[in-house]
Amino acid sequence: MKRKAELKRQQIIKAAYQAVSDKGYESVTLQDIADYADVSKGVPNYYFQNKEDVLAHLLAQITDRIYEKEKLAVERETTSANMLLAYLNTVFVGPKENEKFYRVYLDFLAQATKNKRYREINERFYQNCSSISKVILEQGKKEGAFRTIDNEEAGRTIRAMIDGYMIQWMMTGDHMQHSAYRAACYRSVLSYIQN
Amino acid sequence: MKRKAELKRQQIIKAAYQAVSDKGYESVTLQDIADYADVSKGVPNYYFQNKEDVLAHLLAQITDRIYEKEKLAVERETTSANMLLAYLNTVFVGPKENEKFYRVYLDFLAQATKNKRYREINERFYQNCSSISKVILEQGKKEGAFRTIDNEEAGRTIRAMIDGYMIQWMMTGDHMQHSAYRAACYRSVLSYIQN
Amino acid sequence: MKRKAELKRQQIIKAAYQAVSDKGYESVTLQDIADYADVSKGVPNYYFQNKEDVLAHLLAQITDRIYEKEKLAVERETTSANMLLAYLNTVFVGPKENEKFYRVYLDFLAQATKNKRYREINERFYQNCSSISKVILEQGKKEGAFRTIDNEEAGRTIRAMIDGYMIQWMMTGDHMQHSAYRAACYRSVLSYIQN
Amino acid sequence: MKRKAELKRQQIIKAAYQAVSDKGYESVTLQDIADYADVSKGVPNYYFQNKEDVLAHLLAQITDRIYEKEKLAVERETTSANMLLAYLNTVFVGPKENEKFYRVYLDFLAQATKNKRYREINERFYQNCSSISKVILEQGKKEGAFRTIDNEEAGRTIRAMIDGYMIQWMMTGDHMQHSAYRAACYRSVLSYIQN
DNA sequence: TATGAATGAGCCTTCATTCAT
DNA sequence: AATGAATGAAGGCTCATTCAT
Repeated sequence: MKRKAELKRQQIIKAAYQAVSDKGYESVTLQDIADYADVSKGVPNYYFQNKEDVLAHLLAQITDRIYEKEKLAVERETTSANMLLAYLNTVFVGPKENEKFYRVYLDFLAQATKNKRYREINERFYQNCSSISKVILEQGKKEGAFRTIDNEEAGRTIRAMIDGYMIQWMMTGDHMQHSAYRAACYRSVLSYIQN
Repeated sequence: MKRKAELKRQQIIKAAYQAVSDKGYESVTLQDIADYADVSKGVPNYYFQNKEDVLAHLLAQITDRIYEKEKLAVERETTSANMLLAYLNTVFVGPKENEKFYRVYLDFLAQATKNKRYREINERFYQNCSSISKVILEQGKKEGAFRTIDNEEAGRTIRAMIDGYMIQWMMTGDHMQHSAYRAACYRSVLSYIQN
Repeated sequence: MKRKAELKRQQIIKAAYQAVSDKGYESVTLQDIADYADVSKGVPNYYFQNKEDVLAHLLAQITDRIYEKEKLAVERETTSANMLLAYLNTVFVGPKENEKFYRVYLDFLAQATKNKRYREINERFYQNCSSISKVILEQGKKEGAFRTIDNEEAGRTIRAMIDGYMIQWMMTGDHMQHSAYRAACYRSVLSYIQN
Repeated sequence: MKRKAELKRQQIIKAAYQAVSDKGYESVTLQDIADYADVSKGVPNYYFQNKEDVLAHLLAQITDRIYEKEKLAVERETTSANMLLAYLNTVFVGPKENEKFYRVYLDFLAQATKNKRYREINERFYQNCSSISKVILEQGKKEGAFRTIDNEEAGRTIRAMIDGYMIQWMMTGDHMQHSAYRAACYRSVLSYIQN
């Protein structure tokens, strides 16, 4: 049955997520992934072409899931202020989740400089993030809360602030400072887009 | 003689820079580094404790050098506007240099999430970047060109924008767009710090 | 029902023949064989003890079939000259078939040096070939066309010439030269057995 | 020093010869070869590009050495009869050596059907064997001992007889019959080339 | 000071075989 | 009777590190 195979693939990707987060993109072995998934060594190779294939699916999945969550969170709000808050609260969801994701995401960004497939997956993520920003910005302009601004460029700037702040937070290695970085990022975005 | 040894270490670090930029942090081998340095295989191990030691010295050196250049460029200017321009022009020095540096730097950031030594080296880099931002911001406030703003936080925000924009540029894989990203980053920083 | 099982075994052996010819004795996998037979992966293991068992049956079958054909061809003729011609024309049946067979047969000969079962199967093939030669030689002697000669030894010599020439033809890798090698082999055999 | 490296390569090739003879071309592992050479696992890969490279050098070496020996043996004789005897005595040097060589050689012939590099090495061997036959045949014709015959074709026929007989002897698996097969091969060649 | 031969751990991958369904 | 998921052993290869020279 197809369904069962899909479940297995999910199980392996989930295990790979944890494994890469713990050990790093290049350090992680297929044995690690198999161990985390509680399956035997050959299984990841049975469900995926090779190691890179596992990891590419992992990248695609986590970026997609993050986008879905962010989109949902923003759609629930009506005012631009709440939308932005919801967006950043979803991005900065919590120290544990953020650490896990950004450990993996940073690894992928580093790899992406030499790997076209990863760049393409990331490109889609960027597009999705941009579409979220656009919704917020349009609403803000409609309300007169935000200054006139190019959606494209503002989307990039917001993305830059988020990634930049998140990296800086990661480099502190301190979970306690998570909320402070979230707040600072929020203030900075607001300063940037407000009139 | 100490001097000669130091020269050799420099030679190896320089070779490592090129090697890591070409092959990536995890893919690079000591053999690669030795080849780029035109020395025999045992030399890197002779002058450094091990592979990681070579790479840590590399990270420390390139971040230091970048800071020196940026500092110098900003010090040459007198107005906040020119200072900021000089800063960003030095950061976005050119597609070739930026690609080389950010390939390596991204690799290090990815590693740093699991390597304290790298985090510490990066922390010093952050401090240095912050000190540059501070000089510019103070001057801008003195001129009344910038709004009242927390230096610490603004420094982080500027750093975030720089890294964030640079990563996005890297992901395009397109050297031609370098100046467009530099300009966008400049506009964004300005929007953020101006009143 | 027994009959159905036998058909399935035939199907698998036939597929194995093509598979081994294409991929080589050691490179071929049970998955390959299953694919060529258009059955699922477990089937070869279901109808045969293991991989070697499949291949041993394959060797037995192809050598038997070749013998049958050669025997039939020779029996159709009445003069020793025609018999020999018929024999060699059947052996050198054509570049495509010969390549397919000798690829597999050479693999088996190579294996046979370490595998008794294969040696035994080949021994039977040798006996059969010898019996064909014997028929031709006896007829030739009766006609006074061939010199007095030990059937046993002449049979071996003819077999040696056939295999030897076929190997040399295989090593040319050139289908076009097939008929030249057949002619040369024929001339050589004739020179050897004629007075 | 270059000399030492060459000795090491010889040591590995020699070990590979024994290993392939014992285990077979495809079954043999680099670990086997390392073990036979009494070196560590990585050494064969240090001195050769990969496994195939080791084996190709092995094939080239053993065929070259055999040719040298045969050539030398034939050159020592003056009459065509003695030359032929010397040739075949050198070819059928003894059961132990012949078994070792033909186990490996048969493996290579089997591989050669799919491997161009092996075919080329074997082609050179064929050329060399042909040149030996030519010397003998010319001498025989000069003496009037052999019939008029095409050197090229006769060379192929002799090679075919040698390989064919040797294979048949190998298939007996019986060292005792070695001299009988040698004698039979000699008689057959003689019958073929004599008037 | 420098070399590069040698080591051996560890990785990815393949694949025969088993077995629950 | 047949499937194909799962296992795990084994192989080729890479490479950091060591060490005799």
